Amino acid sequence: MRGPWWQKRLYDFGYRLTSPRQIIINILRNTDKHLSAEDIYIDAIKTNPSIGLTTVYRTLDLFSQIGVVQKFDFGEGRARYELTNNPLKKDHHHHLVCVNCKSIIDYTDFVNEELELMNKTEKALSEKYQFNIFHHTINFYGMCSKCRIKE
Amino acid sequence: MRGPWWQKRLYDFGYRLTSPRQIIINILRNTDKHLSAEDIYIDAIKTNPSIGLTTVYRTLDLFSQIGVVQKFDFGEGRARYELTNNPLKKDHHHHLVCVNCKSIIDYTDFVNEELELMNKTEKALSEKYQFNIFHHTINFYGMCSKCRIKE
DNA sequence: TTAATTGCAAACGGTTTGCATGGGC
DNA sequence: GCCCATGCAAACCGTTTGCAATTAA
Repeated sequence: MRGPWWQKRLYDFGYRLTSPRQIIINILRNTDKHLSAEDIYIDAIKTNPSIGLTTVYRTLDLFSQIGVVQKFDFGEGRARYELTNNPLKKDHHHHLVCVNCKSIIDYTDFVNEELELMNKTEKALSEKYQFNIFHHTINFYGMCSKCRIKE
Repeated sequence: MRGPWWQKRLYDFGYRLTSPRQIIINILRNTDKHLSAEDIYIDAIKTNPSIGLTTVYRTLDLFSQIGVVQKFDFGEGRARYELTNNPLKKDHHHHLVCVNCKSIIDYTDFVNEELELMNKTEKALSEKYQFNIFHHTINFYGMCSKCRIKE
Protein backbone atom coordinates (compact mmCIF):
# COMPACT_ATOMS: atom_id res chain seq x y z
CA MET A 1 0.00 0.00 0.00
CA ARG A 2 1.32 3.40 -0.94
CA GLY A 3 0.95 6.73 0.80
CA PRO A 4 1.69 8.06 4.26
CA TRP A 5 2.13 5.76 7.25
CA TRP A 6 -1.39 6.18 8.59
CA GLN A 7 -3.16 5.49 5.34
CA LYS A 8 -2.97 1.73 5.71
CA ARG A 9 -4.59 2.06 9.10
CA LEU A 10 -7.53 4.09 7.92
CA TYR A 11 -9.99 1.31 8.44
CA ASP A 12 -8.36 -0.12 11.55
CA PHE A 13 -10.78 1.05 14.18
CA GLY A 14 -8.77 -0.34 17.04
CA TYR A 15 -6.13 2.30 16.55
CA ARG A 16 -6.16 5.30 18.85
CA LEU A 17 -9.87 5.77 18.85
CA THR A 18 -9.80 9.36 19.92
CA SER A 19 -7.53 10.59 17.16
CA PRO A 20 -9.45 13.17 15.12
CA ARG A 21 -8.77 11.31 11.90
CA GLN A 22 -10.22 8.09 13.22
CA ILE A 23 -13.22 9.87 14.68
CA ILE A 24 -13.92 11.56 11.37
CA ILE A 25 -13.57 8.34 9.43
CA ASN A 26 -15.99 6.68 11.84
CA ILE A 27 -18.53 9.45 11.43
CA LEU A 28 -18.37 9.17 7.66
CA ARG A 29 -18.61 5.40 7.83
CA ASN A 30 -21.71 5.51 9.94
CA THR A 31 -23.86 7.78 7.86
CA ASP A 32 -25.47 7.57 4.47
CA LYS A 33 -25.86 11.34 4.32
CA HIS A 34 -23.75 14.02 2.69
CA LEU A 35 -22.19 15.76 5.65
CA SER A 36 -20.72 19.23 5.71
CA ALA A 37 -17.55 20.03 7.64
CA GLU A 38 -19.67 21.57 10.36
CA ASP A 39 -21.95 18.51 10.56
CA ILE A 40 -18.89 16.37 11.07
CA TYR A 41 -17.43 18.77 13.61
CA ILE A 42 -20.61 18.81 15.69
CA ASP A 43 -20.65 15.04 15.65
CA ALA A 44 -16.94 14.75 16.39
CA ILE A 45 -16.94 16.85 19.56
CA LYS A 46 -19.43 14.40 21.06
CA THR A 47 -16.61 11.85 21.05
CA ASN A 48 -13.75 14.22 21.76
CA PRO A 49 -14.77 17.74 22.77
CA SER A 50 -11.30 19.14 22.22
CA ILE A 51 -11.33 18.60 18.45
CA GLY A 52 -11.12 21.81 16.46
CA LEU A 53 -13.01 22.71 13.34
CA THR A 54 -9.70 23.42 11.64
CA THR A 55 -8.66 19.82 12.09
CA VAL A 56 -11.88 18.66 10.52
CA TYR A 57 -11.19 20.76 7.46
CA ARG A 58 -7.58 19.65 7.24
CA THR A 59 -8.50 16.02 7.65
CA LEU A 60 -11.20 16.18 5.01
CA ASP A 61 -8.82 17.91 2.65
CA LEU A 62 -6.20 15.24 3.21
CA PHE A 63 -8.70 12.43 2.75
CA SER A 64 -10.09 13.90 -0.41
CA GLN A 65 -6.59 14.31 -1.80
CA ILE A 66 -5.80 10.65 -1.29
CA GLY A 67 -9.19 9.65 -2.61
CA VAL A 68 -10.66 8.22 0.59
CA VAL A 69 -13.30 10.92 0.65
CA GLN A 70 -15.10 12.67 -2.16
CA LYS A 71 -15.88 16.35 -1.86
CA PHE A 72 -19.10 17.61 -3.41
CA ASP A 73 -20.39 21.04 -4.08
CA PHE A 74 -24.11 21.29 -4.59
CA GLY A 75 -24.07 25.05 -4.86
CA GLU A 76 -25.07 25.76 -1.28
CA GLY A 77 -21.93 27.71 -0.48
CA ARG A 78 -20.56 24.87 1.59
CA ALA A 79 -18.91 21.61 0.66
CA ARG A 80 -20.25 18.17 1.50
CA TYR A 81 -18.31 14.99 1.94
CA GLU A 82 -18.85 11.28 1.31
CA LEU A 83 -16.64 8.32 1.99
CA THR A 84 -15.66 6.96 -1.41
CA ASN A 85 -16.48 3.38 -0.50
CA ASN A 86 -19.18 3.68 2.07
CA PRO A 87 -20.68 0.32 3.02
CA LEU A 88 -23.95 2.07 3.86
CA LYS A 89 -24.20 3.68 0.47
CA LYS A 90 -25.01 2.46 -2.96
CA ASP A 91 -21.87 1.73 -4.87
CA HIS A 92 -22.15 4.08 -7.75
CA HIS A 93 -24.81 6.71 -7.44
CA HIS A 94 -25.64 10.19 -8.53
CA HIS A 95 -27.55 13.03 -6.95
CA LEU A 96 -30.95 14.56 -7.16
CA VAL A 97 -30.87 17.94 -5.43
CA CYS A 98 -33.84 20.02 -4.33
CA VAL A 99 -33.00 23.62 -5.13
CA ASN A 100 -35.42 24.74 -2.45
CA CYS A 101 -34.77 22.69 0.69
CA LYS A 102 -31.37 21.37 -0.44
CA SER A 103 -32.29 17.79 0.33
CA ILE A 104 -30.28 15.25 -1.63
CA ILE A 105 -31.44 11.91 -2.93
CA ASP A 106 -28.94 9.31 -4.08
CA TYR A 107 -30.29 7.43 -7.07
CA THR A 108 -29.04 4.39 -8.89
CA ASP A 109 -31.62 4.19 -11.67
CA PHE A 110 -29.98 3.54 -15.02
CA VAL A 111 -26.53 3.63 -13.46
CA ASN A 112 -25.43 0.68 -15.51
CA GLU A 113 -26.38 2.32 -18.76
CA GLU A 114 -25.04 5.57 -17.43
CA LEU A 115 -21.77 4.01 -16.41
CA GLU A 116 -21.34 2.47 -19.83
CA LEU A 117 -21.89 5.79 -21.53
CA MET A 118 -19.75 7.62 -19.02
CA ASN A 119 -16.88 5.21 -19.53
CA LYS A 120 -17.15 5.63 -23.26
CA THR A 121 -17.31 9.40 -22.92
CA GLU A 122 -14.47 9.43 -20.45
CA LYS A 123 -12.27 7.47 -22.78
CA ALA A 124 -13.08 9.70 -25.74
CA LEU A 125 -12.56 12.89 -23.76
CA SER A 126 -9.28 11.63 -22.30
CA GLU A 127 -7.91 11.13 -25.78
CA LYS A 128 -9.39 14.15 -27.43
CA TYR A 129 -8.45 16.67 -24.76
CA GLN A 130 -5.48 14.82 -23.25
CA PHE A 131 -7.14 14.87 -19.87
CA ASN A 132 -6.40 12.45 -17.10
CA ILE A 133 -9.90 12.00 -15.72
CA PHE A 134 -10.34 11.10 -12.06
CA HIS A 135 -14.07 11.10 -11.56
CA HIS A 136 -17.33 12.56 -12.70
CA THR A 137 -20.48 13.93 -11.15
CA ILE A 138 -24.03 13.96 -12.41
CA ASN A 139 -26.54 16.13 -10.62
CA PHE A 140 -30.19 16.69 -11.34
CA TYR A 141 -31.64 19.87 -9.90
CA GLY A 142 -35.29 20.37 -9.27
CA MET A 143 -37.96 20.74 -6.66
CA CYS A 144 -38.93 17.89 -4.37
CA SER A 145 -42.54 16.91 -3.74
CA LYS A 146 -42.68 18.49 -0.28
CA CYS A 147 -41.44 21.84 -1.48
CA ARG A 148 -43.75 21.79 -4.46
CA ILE A 149 -46.78 21.42 -2.20
CA LYS A 150 -45.68 24.29 0.04
CA GLU A 151 -45.27 26.77 -2.81
CA MET B 1 -44.32 36.87 -22.13
CA ARG B 2 -44.50 36.46 -18.39
CA GLY B 3 -42.34 37.94 -15.68
CA PRO B 4 -41.24 41.40 -14.64
CA TRP B 5 -41.52 44.34 -17.03
CA TRP B 6 -37.87 44.35 -18.02
CA GLN B 7 -37.69 40.67 -18.85
CA LYS B 8 -39.18 41.05 -22.30
CA ARG B 9 -36.55 43.63 -23.02
CA LEU B 10 -33.64 41.46 -21.98
CA TYR B 11 -32.42 41.06 -25.49
CA ASP B 12 -33.29 44.54 -26.62
CA PHE B 13 -29.86 46.07 -26.73
CA GLY B 14 -31.09 49.48 -27.74
CA TYR B 15 -32.62 49.99 -24.35
CA ARG B 16 -30.75 52.13 -21.85
CA LEU B 17 -27.35 50.75 -22.69
CA THR B 18 -25.69 51.85 -19.50
CA SER B 19 -28.10 50.08 -17.18
CA PRO B 20 -26.19 47.49 -15.15
CA ARG B 21 -28.57 44.74 -16.21
CA GLN B 22 -28.04 45.44 -19.89
CA ILE B 23 -24.30 45.69 -19.47
CA ILE B 24 -24.19 42.37 -17.67
CA ILE B 25 -26.33 40.67 -20.30
CA ASN B 26 -24.04 42.05 -22.99
CA ILE B 27 -20.95 40.75 -21.26
CA LEU B 28 -22.45 37.29 -20.93
CA ARG B 29 -23.59 37.34 -24.53
CA ASN B 30 -20.16 38.21 -25.81
CA THR B 31 -18.15 35.49 -24.16
CA ASP B 32 -17.93 31.76 -24.45
CA LYS B 33 -16.27 31.48 -21.06
CA HIS B 34 -17.66 30.75 -17.62
CA LEU B 35 -17.38 34.07 -15.87
CA SER B 36 -17.33 34.66 -12.15
CA ALA B 37 -19.13 37.61 -10.58
CA GLU B 38 -15.81 39.37 -10.26
CA ASP B 39 -14.92 38.75 -13.91
CA ILE B 40 -18.20 40.32 -14.90
CA TYR B 41 -17.71 43.21 -12.52
CA ILE B 42 -14.25 43.99 -13.87
CA ASP B 43 -15.63 43.94 -17.38
CA ALA B 44 -18.71 45.95 -16.46
CA ILE B 45 -16.87 48.93 -14.96
CA LYS B 46 -15.13 49.42 -18.29
CA THR B 47 -18.52 50.40 -19.68
CA ASN B 48 -19.86 52.12 -16.59
CA PRO B 49 -17.33 52.71 -13.81
CA SER B 50 -20.00 53.44 -11.23
CA ILE B 51 -21.42 49.93 -11.23
CA GLY B 52 -21.08 48.16 -7.89
CA LEU B 53 -20.16 44.55 -7.29
CA THR B 54 -23.34 44.18 -5.26
CA THR B 55 -25.43 44.98 -8.29
CA VAL B 56 -23.59 42.34 -10.28
CA TYR B 57 -24.44 39.74 -7.65
CA ARG B 58 -28.04 40.86 -7.41
CA THR B 59 -28.46 40.88 -11.16
CA LEU B 60 -26.94 37.44 -11.60
CA ASP B 61 -29.15 36.12 -8.84
CA LEU B 62 -32.21 37.59 -10.48
CA PHE B 63 -31.27 36.25 -13.90
CA SER B 64 -30.57 32.80 -12.59
CA GLN B 65 -33.92 32.78 -10.81
CA ILE B 66 -35.77 33.54 -13.99
CA GLY B 67 -33.66 31.07 -15.94
CA VAL B 68 -31.84 33.50 -18.19
CA VAL B 69 -28.54 32.61 -16.61
CA GLN B 70 -27.28 29.34 -15.24
CA LYS B 71 -25.12 29.34 -12.14
CA PHE B 72 -22.39 26.74 -11.88
CA ASP B 73 -20.24 25.66 -9.04
CA PHE B 74 -17.10 23.85 -10.02
CA GLY B 75 -15.83 23.61 -6.47
CA GLU B 76 -13.50 26.58 -6.63
CA GLY B 77 -15.19 28.49 -3.86
CA ARG B 78 -16.75 30.89 -6.33
CA ALA B 79 -19.70 30.59 -8.65
CA ARG B 80 -19.54 30.90 -12.41
CA TYR B 81 -22.26 32.01 -14.75
CA GLU B 82 -23.38 31.23 -18.28
CA LEU B 83 -26.16 32.63 -20.37
CA THR B 84 -28.66 29.83 -20.83
CA ASN B 85 -28.96 30.35 -24.56
CA ASN B 86 -25.65 31.78 -25.56
CA PRO B 87 -25.28 32.11 -29.33
CA LEU B 88 -21.51 31.76 -28.96
CA LYS B 89 -21.79 28.49 -27.06
CA LYS B 90 -22.63 25.00 -28.06
CA ASP B 91 -26.26 24.34 -27.43
CA HIS B 92 -26.10 21.54 -24.96
CA HIS B 93 -22.73 20.89 -23.48
CA HIS B 94 -21.10 19.57 -20.36
CA HIS B 95 -17.89 20.37 -18.56
CA LEU B 96 -14.44 18.97 -18.24
CA VAL B 97 -12.72 20.61 -15.27
CA CYS B 98 -9.01 20.57 -14.46
CA VAL B 99 -8.73 20.14 -10.71
CA ASN B 100 -5.32 21.78 -10.82
CA CYS B 101 -5.56 24.93 -12.91
CA LYS B 102 -9.39 25.09 -12.89
CA SER B 103 -9.61 25.48 -16.64
CA ILE B 104 -12.92 24.37 -18.07
CA ILE B 105 -13.56 22.74 -21.43
CA ASP B 106 -17.05 22.53 -22.87
CA TYR B 107 -17.52 19.30 -24.69
CA THR B 108 -20.30 18.03 -26.88
CA ASP B 109 -19.05 14.51 -27.56
CA PHE B 110 -21.81 11.96 -27.17
CA VAL B 111 -24.26 14.64 -26.09
CA ASN B 112 -26.96 13.12 -28.21
CA GLU B 113 -26.61 9.74 -26.60
CA GLU B 114 -26.17 11.47 -23.28
CA LEU B 115 -29.24 13.58 -23.77
CA GLU B 116 -31.30 10.54 -24.63
CA LEU B 117 -30.21 8.78 -21.49
CA MET B 118 -30.60 11.90 -19.39
CA ASN B 119 -34.13 12.43 -20.65
CA LYS B 120 -34.99 8.87 -19.85
CA THR B 121 -33.39 9.15 -16.43
CA GLU B 122 -35.05 12.45 -15.80
CA LYS B 123 -38.45 11.05 -16.59
CA ALA B 124 -37.92 8.01 -14.39
CA LEU B 125 -36.59 10.08 -11.50
CA SER B 126 -39.41 12.59 -11.78
CA GLU B 127 -41.94 9.83 -11.35
CA LYS B 128 -40.12 7.76 -8.80
CA TYR B 129 -39.15 10.60 -6.47
CA GLN B 130 -41.91 13.05 -7.40
CA PHE B 131 -39.32 15.64 -8.34
CA ASN B 132 -39.91 18.48 -10.71
CA ILE B 133 -36.56 18.52 -12.48
CA PHE B 134 -35.29 21.79 -13.93
CA HIS B 135 -31.85 20.90 -15.23
CA HIS B 136 -28.87 18.68 -14.82
CA THR B 137 -25.11 19.00 -14.79
CA ILE B 138 -22.44 16.54 -15.79
CA ASN B 139 -18.87 17.31 -14.85
CA PHE B 140 -15.73 15.34 -15.46
CA TYR B 141 -12.86 16.16 -13.15
CA GLY B 142 -9.27 15.45 -13.99
CA MET B 143 -5.93 16.93 -14.86
CA CYS B 144 -5.33 18.71 -18.14
CA SER B 145 -2.32 17.99 -20.33
CA LYS B 146 -0.47 21.18 -19.35
CA CYS B 147 -0.79 20.51 -15.63
CA ARG B 148 0.23 16.89 -16.05
CA ILE B 149 3.51 17.92 -17.70
CA LYS B 150 4.30 20.40 -14.94
CA GLU B 151 3.91 17.86 -12.13
C1' DT C 1 15.20 14.43 18.53
C1' DT C 2 12.80 15.40 14.70
C1' DA C 3 8.79 15.68 12.04
C1' DA C 4 3.90 15.43 11.92
C1' DT C 5 -0.49 16.64 14.13
C1' DT C 6 -3.46 19.61 16.45
C1' DG C 7 -6.14 23.78 18.47
C1' DC C 8 -6.77 28.58 18.75
C1' DA C 9 -7.42 32.95 16.96
C1' DA C 10 -7.05 35.75 13.32
C1' DA C 11 -7.20 36.41 8.49
C1' DC C 12 -9.29 35.57 4.05
C1' DG C 13 -12.42 35.83 0.14
C1' DG C 14 -16.70 35.38 -1.99
C1' DT C 15 -21.29 36.73 -1.14
C1' DT C 16 -25.19 39.07 1.24
C1' DT C 17 -27.51 42.72 3.82
C1' DG C 18 -28.88 47.37 5.70
C1' DC C 19 -29.59 51.60 4.43
C1' DA C 20 -29.74 55.83 2.15
C1' DT C 21 -29.68 57.78 -2.58
C1' DG C 22 -31.23 58.09 -7.22
C1' DG C 23 -33.98 57.25 -11.36
C1' DG C 24 -38.00 55.58 -14.07
C1' DC C 25 -42.99 55.56 -14.66
C1' DG D 1 -44.99 60.57 -5.45
C1' DC D 2 -44.10 55.91 -5.38
C1' DC D 3 -41.58 52.00 -6.17
C1' DC D 4 -37.89 49.69 -7.87
C1' DA D 5 -32.91 49.77 -8.86
C1' DT D 6 -28.43 50.93 -7.29
C1' DG D 7 -23.95 51.88 -4.63
C1' DC D 8 -21.48 51.88 -0.46
C1' DA D 9 -19.88 49.97 3.63
C1' DA D 10 -20.35 46.70 6.82
C1' DA D 11 -21.67 42.22 8.06
C1' DC D 12 -21.63 37.35 7.13
C1' DC D 13 -20.02 32.77 6.82
C1' DG D 14 -17.46 28.90 5.19
C1' DT D 15 -12.76 28.03 4.84
C1' DT D 16 -7.68 28.75 5.33
C1' DT D 17 -3.47 30.22 7.59
C1' DG D 18 0.11 31.49 11.18
C1' DC D 19 1.78 29.99 15.08
C1' DA D 20 2.75 27.78 19.27
C1' DA D 21 1.98 23.54 21.79
C1' DT D 22 1.60 18.68 21.79
C1' DT D 23 2.26 14.08 20.20
C1' DA D 24 4.14 10.32 17.57
C1' DA D 25 8.06 7.83 15.46
